[in-house]
Amino acid sequence: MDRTTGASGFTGISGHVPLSPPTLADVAERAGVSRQTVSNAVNNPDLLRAETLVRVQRAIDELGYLPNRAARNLRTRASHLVGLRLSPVQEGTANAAMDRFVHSLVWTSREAGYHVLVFSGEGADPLEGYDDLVRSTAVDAFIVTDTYLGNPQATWLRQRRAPFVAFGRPWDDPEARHPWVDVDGAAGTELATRHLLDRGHTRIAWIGWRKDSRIGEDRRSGWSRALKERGLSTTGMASRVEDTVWSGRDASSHLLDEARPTAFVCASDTLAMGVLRTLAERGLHPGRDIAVVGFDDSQVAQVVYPGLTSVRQPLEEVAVAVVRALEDLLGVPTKVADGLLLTPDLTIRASSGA
Amino acid sequence: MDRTTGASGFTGISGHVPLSPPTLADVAERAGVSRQTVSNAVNNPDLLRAETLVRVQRAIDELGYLPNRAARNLRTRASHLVGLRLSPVQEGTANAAMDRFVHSLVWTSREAGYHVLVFSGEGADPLEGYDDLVRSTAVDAFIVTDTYLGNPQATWLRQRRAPFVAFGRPWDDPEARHPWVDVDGAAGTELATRHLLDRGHTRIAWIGWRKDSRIGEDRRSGWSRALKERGLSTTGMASRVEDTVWSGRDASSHLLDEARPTAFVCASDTLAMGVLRTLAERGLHPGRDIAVVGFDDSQVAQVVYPGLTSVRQPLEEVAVAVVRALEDLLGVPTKVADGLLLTPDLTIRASSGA
DNA sequence: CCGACCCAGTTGAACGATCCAAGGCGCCAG
DNA sequence: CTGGCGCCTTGGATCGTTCAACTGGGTCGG
Repeated sequence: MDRTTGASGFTGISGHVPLSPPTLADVAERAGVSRQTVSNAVNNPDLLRAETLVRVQRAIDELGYLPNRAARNLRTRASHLVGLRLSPVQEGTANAAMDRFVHSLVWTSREAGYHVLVFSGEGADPLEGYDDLVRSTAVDAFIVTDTYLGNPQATWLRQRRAPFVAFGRPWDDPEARHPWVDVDGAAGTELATRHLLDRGHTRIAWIGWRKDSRIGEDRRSGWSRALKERGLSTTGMASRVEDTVWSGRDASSHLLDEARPTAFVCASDTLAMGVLRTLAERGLHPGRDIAVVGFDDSQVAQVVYPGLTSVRQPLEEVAVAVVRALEDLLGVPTKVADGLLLTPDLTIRASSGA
Repeated sequence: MDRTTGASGFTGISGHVPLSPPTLADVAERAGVSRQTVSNAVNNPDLLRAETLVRVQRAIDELGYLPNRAARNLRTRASHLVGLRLSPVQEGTANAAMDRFVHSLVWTSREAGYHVLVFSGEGADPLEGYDDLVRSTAVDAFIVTDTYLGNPQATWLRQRRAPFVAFGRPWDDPEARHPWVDVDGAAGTELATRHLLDRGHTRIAWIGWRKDSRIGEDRRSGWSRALKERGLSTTGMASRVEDTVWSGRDASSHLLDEARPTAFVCASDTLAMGVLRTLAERGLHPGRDIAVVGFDDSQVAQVVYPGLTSVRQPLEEVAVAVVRALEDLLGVPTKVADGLLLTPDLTIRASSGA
């Protein structure tokens, strides 16, 4: 043990900083015990006599010791890292969910002892990026966010035996056995529609996504359920378009002319912004003349005039549930539920009536 | 070499997936060479005869071998990970720069062989989070984004000898020796102001941040420089407030009453949204009656009616420069410039005149 | 009195890649 | 024949941690 560095303290207290951080052996030497005992002090404190534990702990504090990740990872065959693929930035949309989710996830993961490694799959192949990480054992598991539309990620990851938790239901595969967490979009739009019904609206239109979007159809079902519940018809009141401001503008413009709704429920804030644009062009005032509700409670909804009522996903709760599923997957098999569906709420602003 | 796993192929081609990925030794055996040769094939290909290289390469491909990160990290004392602290999500603002920057950074880093580890410093102490990562040698370097207002991160990291690159100038410390990349905010607002001057405006107001914000004052200087260049006065034309929509609303309302500007340049899109609110409340039309320019080209600017002209930071270029500085810092000391200042451009939309 | 068992530690061997030194072997030039 | 060079092998050490096996003493039941 003739390491020439590290024994002189690693914290900022002493005058100089040594080249390399202290190791288990340094701590052991200082505490007068063996390496293994120090290791136990860190990982299985109850194996030590109280007195010894104190002595080791003091040595740890004095040296500012923290286990070297690489060494620990090598031995335990785990990195305590979870991979999260960032979906491409959509310019010109109001998408804000990802941002909030990432923050919540990072925060929650840290509590559980995990760090988040982000990577991107911008290129053509959505699987690009996963491969390297799996094969080089860089992450312990993945968080997968886009499970809709027959997304191949889930299948691919299962084949590779790569553990993962999904934010999003396995729409296409009821046999799926992986853990997932999702938000009940239908409940959200139902909430929104009821809110408008309670305010006296009876002609409430829907602007959503293309029919092959499972999420879009789910959200749409909440709107139609709420209307039918009150014996109101939905025919001619729905439009399904791309998720852009201009699509929302055109769709709302058509609906206003044809179906004469007094309120709009939209599958996204982006589409709702399109509705607001139509209203502005026609000199109509959102909230007073026509009510509008969006989905996701994005920054746009928060700052736009006069404030956009929007369905807000409980992303903090999602993150907590995802991390819990992760711990279950990687640690002891407590085996909680396979899937968990959370309920969103509604942030009410002036666009649905002041 | 009696590993019972790994020799049967790791890719999804064969029927079953072995429990552990192939190692150097597996590849060596299959290619009929020694471990050392495989290692050389991966790290110093030019040491091998072309023919041998091909053989080893084929074995690598067939087994789907990738070096185990933990083992490599342990030996080379590097993780090929860079840490990025996410700044807290600001609800109710239009902040979008971080999001775009993260994406660009992740993308660029990957090209350079680095992955991005995100962590959060939500708590009271902005240094929280850094400490663990430094001491457990989890990351090779940091990307620091908030270097303004006497932020302690830079100083702290330097003391710990933790390599880092800053996105943002070391405003308070001209002696700083760390590499940094920044965007010339003043050039941006000058561009915006000139754009308005060219459109015939002469009474152009400024809404910015508190005086102790170095970034805010920098952006302000671009506005005043452009005005003075044309012999126009700035007195009574500026307001300095918090970065919220409501502050922007109040400030613009006051300025409209007192100074009668025909255009506004703002330090952020959030403030610009406040101006749009004032205009809406007064029945004024942005772009036709009063021109407005924001800063950051956020999603809000892109989707709001009738479209918000905004200064756009070249975050992709920033990311490229940051990663280059990183490589310089961690690899061979090519030693490019210490600091680099990039110029933003202006995304013109209807709010500054259709 | 003997074997089983617990306690509180210690010791040696992995984990998988990298790095280094020494050496083998075939081949060509001097 | 010798020396040198190109290309590869061999053996070993190393990074810092954790795991499995073991030690030496004490206690307990039969």
